Amino acid sequence: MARPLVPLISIDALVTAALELVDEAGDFSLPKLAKRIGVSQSSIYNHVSGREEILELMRGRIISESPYEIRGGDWEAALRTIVRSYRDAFARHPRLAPLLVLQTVQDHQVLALYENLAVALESAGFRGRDVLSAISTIDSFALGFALDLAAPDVVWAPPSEGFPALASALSNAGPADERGEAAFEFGLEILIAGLHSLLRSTVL
Amino acid sequence: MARPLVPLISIDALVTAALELVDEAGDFSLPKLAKRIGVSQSSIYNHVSGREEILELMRGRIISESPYEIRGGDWEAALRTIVRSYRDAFARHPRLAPLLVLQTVQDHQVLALYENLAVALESAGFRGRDVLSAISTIDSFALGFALDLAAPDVVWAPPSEGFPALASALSNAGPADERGEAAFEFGLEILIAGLHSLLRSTVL
DNA sequence: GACATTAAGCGAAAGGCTTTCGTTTATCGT
DNA sequence: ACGATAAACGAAAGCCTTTCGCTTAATGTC
Repeated sequence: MARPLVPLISIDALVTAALELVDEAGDFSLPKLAKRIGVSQSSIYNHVSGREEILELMRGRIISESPYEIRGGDWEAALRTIVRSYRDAFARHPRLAPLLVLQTVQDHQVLALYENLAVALESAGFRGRDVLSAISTIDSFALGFALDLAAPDVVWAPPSEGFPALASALSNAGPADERGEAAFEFGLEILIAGLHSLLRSTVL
Repeated sequence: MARPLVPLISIDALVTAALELVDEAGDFSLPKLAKRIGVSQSSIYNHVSGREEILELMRGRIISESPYEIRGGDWEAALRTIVRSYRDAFARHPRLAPLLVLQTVQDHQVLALYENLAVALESAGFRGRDVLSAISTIDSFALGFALDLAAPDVVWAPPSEGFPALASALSNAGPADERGEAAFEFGLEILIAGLHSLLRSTVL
């Protein structure tokens, strides 16, 4: 086929289809992506540089789909808002998270998110390299919880004997999504409380 | 070739070679693994079920290489010990972490680690579903920092303009490994302080 | 001791994947 | 008018994982 009158492929449609594949199957490949939008594999390379760029585009897409607004409020509220927004983005597409950990962040929206984090932490009173340490810590939390969303319902499946404390903890858990939600809120509280505590001990 | 007098392949050597490949190249494949131990690809399937099992074996190996001991001490010390040990395991093989996030944990050693975590948290005073929430939080934290070790030296590369707070934070950072170490210790303090704080507020 | 079964190597090949290349033809700019 | 660019295609190269059938040494059974 020659060049069509209107392009058959748009980057938007490409990303949408790729995201659908990831949501359904936990992964995507160019042959499957091409089949879904009714196009040949090789045509895709006329629009993006390759698989990696598609992944990065998906990162940008889901972050954009989860907008947040920081108005006024104190640093604590800002921090909660940012972390929740980040987590919500991955909650909508849980299986995307594992595919993104191998790649460097380049997306502008995500950088802006970290900028907002840095501002909030400075206004909280953190200085010097503590700002970056705090960002790294928050990042680890957020990424870890995003990955948790992609985990199977039963994350740890201990044999029936030999792990009593773990088994007991698991027996107290409700359904998987509820457990994940409770754990995230719990973790966020710990994070905030820990930051407060560190601020107190360094300021004094 | 027929069956040799002594097996050419041992699982130990297999895992060692695979780990070397991951350390060197950030990934491994069966052809490369076979070449390294001087054997054909297909022979490997006489010893393991496939790629996934090799990954799981590597997980077990690095955890075993980073033994820890919990004697006496309070829950706080136990928690520090466990998390440090986990992180040290991945610090020795940073590039393995991203390869493991897609897989469920089955390794016995790792399950034992979580069991110890559950015991420590119960002795701290956490009850019911809070135990699992705390485990998830600690898990997110540890996994996030393990992944951080595999990240490129410059994790965030903001353009020279538009992200002043982030740029300033980055300018205060020393060399990459030092930054990672500082951030981990910082995060561990936050985690511990946050847990203390939550204990206080629920017990009162 | 003879003999069937298992273990552990091999090569070949199937079927996936990403990416590159050459070809075709419509559109756009000069 | 016409050359350059854009956007499709098919074919193929070169990875990858896994399966299959073939060979032969070791092991266990009658």
